[in-house]
Amino acid sequence: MTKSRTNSLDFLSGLELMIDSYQGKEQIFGVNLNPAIVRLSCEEGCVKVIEMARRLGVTADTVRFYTRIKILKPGKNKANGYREYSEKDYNRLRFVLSARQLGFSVEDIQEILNHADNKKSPCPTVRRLIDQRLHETERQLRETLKLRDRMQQAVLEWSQKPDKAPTGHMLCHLIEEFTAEERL
Amino acid sequence: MTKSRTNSLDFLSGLELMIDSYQGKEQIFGVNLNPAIVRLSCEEGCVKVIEMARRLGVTADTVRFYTRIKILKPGKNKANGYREYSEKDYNRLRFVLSARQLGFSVEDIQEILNHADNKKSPCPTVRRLIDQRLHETERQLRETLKLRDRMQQAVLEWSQKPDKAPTGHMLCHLIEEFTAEERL
DNA sequence: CTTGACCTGTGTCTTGGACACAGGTGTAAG
DNA sequence: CTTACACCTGTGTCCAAGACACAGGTCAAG
Ligand SMILES: [Zn+2]
Ligand SMILES: [Zn+2]
Ligand SMILES: [Zn+2]
Ligand SMILES: [Zn+2]
Repeated sequence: MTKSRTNSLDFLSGLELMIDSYQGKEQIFGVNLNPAIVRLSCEEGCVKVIEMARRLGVTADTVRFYTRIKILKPGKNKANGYREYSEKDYNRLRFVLSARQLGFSVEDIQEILNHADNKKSPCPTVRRLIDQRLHETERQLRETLKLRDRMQQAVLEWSQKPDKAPTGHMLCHLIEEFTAEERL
Repeated sequence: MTKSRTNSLDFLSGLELMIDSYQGKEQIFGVNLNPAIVRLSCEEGCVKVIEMARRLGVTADTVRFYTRIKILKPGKNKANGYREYSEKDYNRLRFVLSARQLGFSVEDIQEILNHADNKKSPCPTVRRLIDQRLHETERQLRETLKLRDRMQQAVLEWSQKPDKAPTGHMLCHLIEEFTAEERL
């Protein structure tokens, strides 16, 4: 039984360590991945969208999104039109999620995958892109930090001030007086 | 001359100190804001979109955007259909920009303005909203910080690693090995 | 047979504007 | 006067990375 399981789903072996958000594996194997059942609907060891999503801890919409933009190219069961995700799709999606965690944009990832699909090393592209994205992230970080400080300062100052009704040229004295101070 | 200028445009007096991105004021006054010319096209001291934008250091598109979503409600010159921005619109837009600088969303600002327009003090709303936004900004800051650290760590580790061609189950060893390590 | 869970593709929504486009207006120079 | 050019109008679309909705098809269990 274990043998026939790994027969049709051997691409899953060794992945457990890498997927910490994936729980209840045995149950899922028991319910959805019993080899007999899998064989019934699909012989090549492929899975449907929701199972693919669950294995990588994302939503089905995310899997559909990457399918829609053609990063994933699952087969199609001619009988019912259902998508069939293979080991290759699984590896691709896992890669995509890893890259997203490192701040690559989806477009970056498409570029990287283009290289890999042409058997060329994507590494130089990866190094170039992460350098760009790192600079952007640092700028973003500085901006967010400044914004937070401004907000904290405002909350602090406002704690000493009363509420006021709006006047002809002052819509909210809290906001406008704070901004006026800042400009000094 | 100075007198007649302040006659039709007195709402601008005292604003110079607050607009640091506004340059070449005298020229603009000379060219576009000569009282005689202003009187010719519009008697109430109102200005057109591009001038409004320039005074507050934003683009005309920004002014049009806030007009579109009805935060600004300029009049309309019946002769040519041009928008006419008044002192009130100027104050509103200045307020909006100040609030944006403090991290309020446009929707927040609409809510704040609703209070002010009904002569009610927007201050309680302002205090409540900035508290929310501050929490969000802090979360954002933590996330961005974590992302930056991850990216820096990746760049550091990758500097010791060679480029490699993709294999059957490894699209880019840099990204996938880094992510695998992270999970330990 | 029905129910409910799942699947499909497609379209729309999110933010805060930026940009494009088609057509009207105002003014200065040739 | 004409022409060029800068400005104006409203409207529609675009951005990122999915999330959500909808109409309709599929499948297994009770
Ligand atoms: Zn199949
Ligand atoms: Zn690589
Ligand atoms: Zn007017
Ligand atoms: Zn207030």
